[in-house]
Amino acid sequence: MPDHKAEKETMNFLEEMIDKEIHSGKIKNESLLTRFPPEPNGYLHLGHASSICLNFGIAKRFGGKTNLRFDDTNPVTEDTEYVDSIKADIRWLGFEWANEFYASDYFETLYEFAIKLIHAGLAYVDDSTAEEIASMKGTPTESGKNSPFRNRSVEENIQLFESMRKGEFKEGEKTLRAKIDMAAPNMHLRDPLMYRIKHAHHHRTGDKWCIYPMYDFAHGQSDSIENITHSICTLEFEVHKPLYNWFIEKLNIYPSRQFEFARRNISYTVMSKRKLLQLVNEKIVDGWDDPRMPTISGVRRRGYTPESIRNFAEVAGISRRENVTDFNLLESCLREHLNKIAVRTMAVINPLKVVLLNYEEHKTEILKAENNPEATEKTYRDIAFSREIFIEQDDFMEHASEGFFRLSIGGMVRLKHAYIIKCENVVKNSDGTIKEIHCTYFPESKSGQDKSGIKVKSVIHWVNAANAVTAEVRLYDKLFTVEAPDAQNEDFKKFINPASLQIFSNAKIEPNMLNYEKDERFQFLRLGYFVEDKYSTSQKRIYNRAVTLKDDWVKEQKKQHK
RNA sequence: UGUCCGAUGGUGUAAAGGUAACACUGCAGAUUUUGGUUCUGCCUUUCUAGGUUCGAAUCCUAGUCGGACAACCA
Repeated sequence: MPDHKAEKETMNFLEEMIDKEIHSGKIKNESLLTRFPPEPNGYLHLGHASSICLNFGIAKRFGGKTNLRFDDTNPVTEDTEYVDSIKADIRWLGFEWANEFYASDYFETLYEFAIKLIHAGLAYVDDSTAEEIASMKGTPTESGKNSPFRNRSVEENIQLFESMRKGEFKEGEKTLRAKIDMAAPNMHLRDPLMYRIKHAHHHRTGDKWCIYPMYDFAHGQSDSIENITHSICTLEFEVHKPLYNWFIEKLNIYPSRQFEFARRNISYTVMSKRKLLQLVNEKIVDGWDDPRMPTISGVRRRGYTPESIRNFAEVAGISRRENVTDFNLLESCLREHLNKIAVRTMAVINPLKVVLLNYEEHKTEILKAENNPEATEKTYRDIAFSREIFIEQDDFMEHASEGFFRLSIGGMVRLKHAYIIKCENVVKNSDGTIKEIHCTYFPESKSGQDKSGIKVKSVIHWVNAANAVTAEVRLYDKLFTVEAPDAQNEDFKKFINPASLQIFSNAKIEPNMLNYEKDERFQFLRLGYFVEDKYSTSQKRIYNRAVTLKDDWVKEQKKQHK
């Protein structure tokens, strides 16, 4: 299917720059190569989705390619579980990489690069402890001090570095550092660490290595090895750029170039792997794919579509300024897509039994219901109608308040696809709660052939009692109660919304819904868009609400309560 | 009191020295057998001060405010 959004007319600042480079002949379309470089230590989130859309989008737009490269240089935190989830998420978003690489593929080359720098007198083995190195580093406003080991001979450095590789030292005992300038105003140039000792098992290289390169000594060189033309990363790496370029220059290897953009933040959520991991580990949510999580697997389980997320990335755009994008924009993108594709069905979350006093007992008639009024080709389904039905508790008030258009004693509403009914009286339990309501229906008001002449203010959804299927429905709200949980001075977990999940286990749904595939998107009429949860079974159906419908009545009520 | 980066409606982004616009949000209305969709209208914008120019959101200078950088993380 053609992606209409691909033909957008404006370019973001990176696309504009690349467009110029192509027009000036600086680079060729087919050599344009970007990369998406996740570290396999967590699940991808919506910020990564933006980056994925950016990197793959640029390559696609200009006829280039994109590599997937796992930045797996820290064996302590990384795992294949994450590798698998990351690949699944990228594919689900609709992208396919040209090559799948790992920074660990380059460990041998990187080691040779290090030897080369030692020979050039540009790297040395340091015996200082982590604390000593930190204290000699100085501060942003004070220059650092040279390490006492800075002037070891090339031979000694080579021999020591080889011993490091052989595992002759304990963790933390020695490091390899670049010899640059301890007085550099940019802290990253003050003899940055290139290698550290870690006697740890790596998810790919196993126990082959006990020294691992640092990000700065792995990332740029990996880009260079792959001939990446544009290495796009987030703003916090900007200060690393001089170092990125320094290694490439001193090693005299392919000059990949780094460009930065501002990470995507979204209101009412957090977008840091560390914090998301905390929510998972402390069981505040049901794993990385909890439908309230801003992870790709979370929004997928919630019912988001890849199209809606790609569109969100497109509409939100990119820039170099700090931002907090309105959560509404995300939901708006979802609604826009789901409105087009979702199958309309009727489901009642909080059932209230209605008995139609003047409807013949044991009679069932079959009504026709449109599956999607937005579809160009209309399709219909059959639904049963009889004397006893369920309506939503919220659609009934004994005495209507101002602005309440739904059912109340003596009032009338239309049942969608069916008849107009009038509420005659309420039957209560001994404790005063409502047991059921008694109504009458108007036989001549049948949907599509209404001759009753009655005008009602409202149409409500319902489910036929006799063949209704009981299901569980899960409604979600924002995970946090404040716009920027990150930006508060207190622990972000203090702002968790205690009502972010509501479970309704006695919902009634149309039996028709059992005929659809598991990833079908539904619109429960007037309630929102839903998808089956991963735990849903044929014995127990579970539906997640992806997003509500826009609801002016809810808005009105909120205003009245203020 | 170092280096670097940034500043356009409530939010996110456009406008390549020539009428500040688009989307989301909000508000008002029309249509509607979903209080949905659709449609119409409205609210609201270039951080400050100088300078260059016929003309500045855009270029220059200074200031203000915000962010990043002192992990053997990426």
